[in-house]
Amino acid sequence: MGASKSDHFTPSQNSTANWFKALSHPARIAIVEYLLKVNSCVCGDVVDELPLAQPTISQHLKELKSAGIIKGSIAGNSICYCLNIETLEQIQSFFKQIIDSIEINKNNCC
Amino acid sequence: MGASKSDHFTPSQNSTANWFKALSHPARIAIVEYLLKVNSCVCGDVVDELPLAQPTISQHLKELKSAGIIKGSIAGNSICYCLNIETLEQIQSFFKQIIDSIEINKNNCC
DNA sequence: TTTATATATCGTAATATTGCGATGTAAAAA
DNA sequence: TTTTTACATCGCAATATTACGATATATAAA
Repeated sequence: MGASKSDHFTPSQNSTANWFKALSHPARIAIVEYLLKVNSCVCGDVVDELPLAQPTISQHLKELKSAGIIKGSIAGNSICYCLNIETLEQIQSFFKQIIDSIEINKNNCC
Repeated sequence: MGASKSDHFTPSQNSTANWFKALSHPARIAIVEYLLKVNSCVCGDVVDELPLAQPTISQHLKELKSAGIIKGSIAGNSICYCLNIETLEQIQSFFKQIIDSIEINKNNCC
């Protein structure tokens, strides 16, 4: 058969996995780090920063945006992208819950 | 052509992306959440918890393990799995750096 | 209006992931 | 030793992702 089967998991599990899917490609990590480095919204110059063609970058940006990792708004001729802190905080809180829960109950044997 | 091109990105970007690739499937999120719920090392009963066949689970566990998200140790006939807190803390710190950096410089326009 | 610039979308080839039956392996139980 | 139990690996089919040339779209500049 193959792939997906997302109906067998909870909506929460699916959407959590989607966050990570958006971050699972080095080009998209590079985009996130670039947005962080330039420390402001970026109008298109991501294409000059990465060794990928314009349609490919556009596709990666679209995936980051639809996962809520970045926001984009039209600025005249171009588009302004920046990190979406709300989502990043949600992801961080996912890890915080896990880590806190592990530390509270030190039952680990490995 | 398609896929990969990981040589065009830094080792750091690639290994960060690998963490998230390991977490990018709902079955693997379900495994992580199950390990958290049972709050101890688990000797194999993940198969009974998920709607997937044994070889599939075995594959998912392998991916989580090779990304360092979980640890596994041989316990006689079976294998003991538990979360790897070190890696989870590293991932959390990746987000902490991003969030702190955004909050320090509120140049965002979106 | 015409042309340039910026970005998105389409179509398609290459590649990677996913799922699982069948089978292998190795320790435990009988 | 034989059988059972627990898990891993192989091999393959189905599906998803990735990359990019070609092309569409839409605003800005000339």
